[in-house]
Amino acid sequence: MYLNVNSLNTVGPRSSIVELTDFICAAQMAKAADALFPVEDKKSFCNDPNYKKRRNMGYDLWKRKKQMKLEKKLLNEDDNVVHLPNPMIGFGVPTEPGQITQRTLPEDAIGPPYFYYENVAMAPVGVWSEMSRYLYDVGPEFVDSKYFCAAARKRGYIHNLPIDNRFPLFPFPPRTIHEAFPLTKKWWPCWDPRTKLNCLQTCTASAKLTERIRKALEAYDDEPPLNVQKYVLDECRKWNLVWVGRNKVAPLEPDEVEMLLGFPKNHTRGGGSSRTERIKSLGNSFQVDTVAYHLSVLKDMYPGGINVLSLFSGIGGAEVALHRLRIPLKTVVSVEKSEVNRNIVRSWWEQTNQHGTLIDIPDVQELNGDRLEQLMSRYGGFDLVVGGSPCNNLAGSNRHHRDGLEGKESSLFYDYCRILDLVRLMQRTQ
DNA sequence: TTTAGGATGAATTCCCGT
DNA sequence: ACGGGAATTCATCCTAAA
Repeated sequence: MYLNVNSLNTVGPRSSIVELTDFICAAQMAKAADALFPVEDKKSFCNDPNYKKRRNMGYDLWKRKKQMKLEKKLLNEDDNVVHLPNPMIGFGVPTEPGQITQRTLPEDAIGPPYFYYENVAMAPVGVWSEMSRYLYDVGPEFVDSKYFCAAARKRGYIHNLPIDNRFPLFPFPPRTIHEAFPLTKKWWPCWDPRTKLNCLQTCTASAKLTERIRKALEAYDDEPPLNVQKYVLDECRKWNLVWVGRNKVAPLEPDEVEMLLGFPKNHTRGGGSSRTERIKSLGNSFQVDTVAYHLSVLKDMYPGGINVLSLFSGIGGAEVALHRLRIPLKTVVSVEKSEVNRNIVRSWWEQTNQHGTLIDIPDVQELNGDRLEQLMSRYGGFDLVVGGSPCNNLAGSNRHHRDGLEGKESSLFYDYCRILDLVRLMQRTQ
C-alpha cells in the first residue's frame, strides 16, 4: 500500500530486496496519495475563492495547511490559550486610559512573600499557559514598554502584587525618538515615519551597513525612489538605526541604550566589558520604568526596606528599579551566572552607597533547600522573589534553538519555580 | 584570546480586503 | 470569518582580523 518514506532514511542493514521492488518514485507516490483524497475535499479546493492566487500552492500543500490549522484550533480550545491584549497595557500604564485596579488571585498565589516573574510576550504558543500553570495559575500581565520609554519591549509578567495605587518613576523618560535623541531631528528624513524604536536586542548593526545605506542614498539629491526608501526603512527598523548625519544612520551606543532602559549612565561600564558585551547585557535586561511601576506598590508596605531574592539578575534591573523607587534594600541575594554582570551589579551597589547586604551566587543550582534555609534564617526571610528566566529558546530572533520552555537555557524557568516554592513553603509554615 | 561582522528563517500577531 | 501580506523579534554560529 503506502511506502513509508522514513524507512528509506533509517540506518542499519537493509532487510531484503522487497523494498526495492516496492519502491516507486516520489512523483508516483504523490499521485497515488493524491488520488486517495476524498472528492469533496478536492472540490472545496477548486472552489476556493482565492484559488487563483494560490494556484502555485498545489492541492497537497493546501490540504496540509488546512489540517494544521484545524489541529491548532482544536489544541487551543483544550489548552486555555493565553491571548495578548491590544493595546498591550496590562492592568494599565500611567499614560493611557483604562486602568484596572482590582483582580482576584487564586488562593495559593496570595502573598506575602511576593513574586514577580518576567519573560518575552511573543513566546511559542502554549508557553505562557504552561508558565502560568506553574506559577499558581496567576494570569500574566502583558505590557509593552513603549508606553514607558521610546523603545518597544513586549513582555509578560506573572506576579501576585497588588495592582492599585501604583505610581511611576519621575521624571518620565523621553517617550519618542525625537525626545530621546534631539540631535537626530535635524537629519531625520520626512519619509521615515518612526516615532518609537523597536525592541532593543543583543546585537547592533555594523558600521559597514550604515556605510552601505549612505552609498545607496547619496545618488539622489532629494527624496530617493520608493524602493530605496523601503530598503533603508526596513534596515532601520530591523537594526534600530537613527539619523546622525546627511544620509547617515547609526546604531545606538551602550550609554544610549542604558538611558532608554532606565539605567544610570555608564551603568554597564563597571564590568570593564567591551561594547559588544555591554550591548548584549543590556539587550537581556528589564526596562526599569516598567518594572518599577509594578513594584511601586511595595513602597508603602515596607517602609523599613525589603529583603529581595533576585534570580537571573543580569545587570540588576529589579535592584535599580527598587532603588529608584526609594525602597531601602536591606538584603539582596542575587543569582547571576555571568561574572561581568555580577561585577556590574556589585559596582552599582558600591556607587549608590547601599547600606544593606549584597550576596551574589553564581549558580542557581547552588540554591537548594539547605542553602535557602541558611540564608533565610540569617536575614529573616524574603519579601520579594523577582526574576526573568532566560528567553533564549523562546525569542523570535533565535534562528537555531527556538525550542520552547524545554530548551537548554529557558528550562531554567523551572528553577525559578522550584526556588519560589521552597521560599513560600518555608515562610508560610513558620 | 578577544572582538566585530556577516549569514542564518520562522513563529507569531496585526491588519485589511474579500 | 478567512486568507495573505506586512511587521516584529531579550539570538547563534562561524570566521577573519586585531
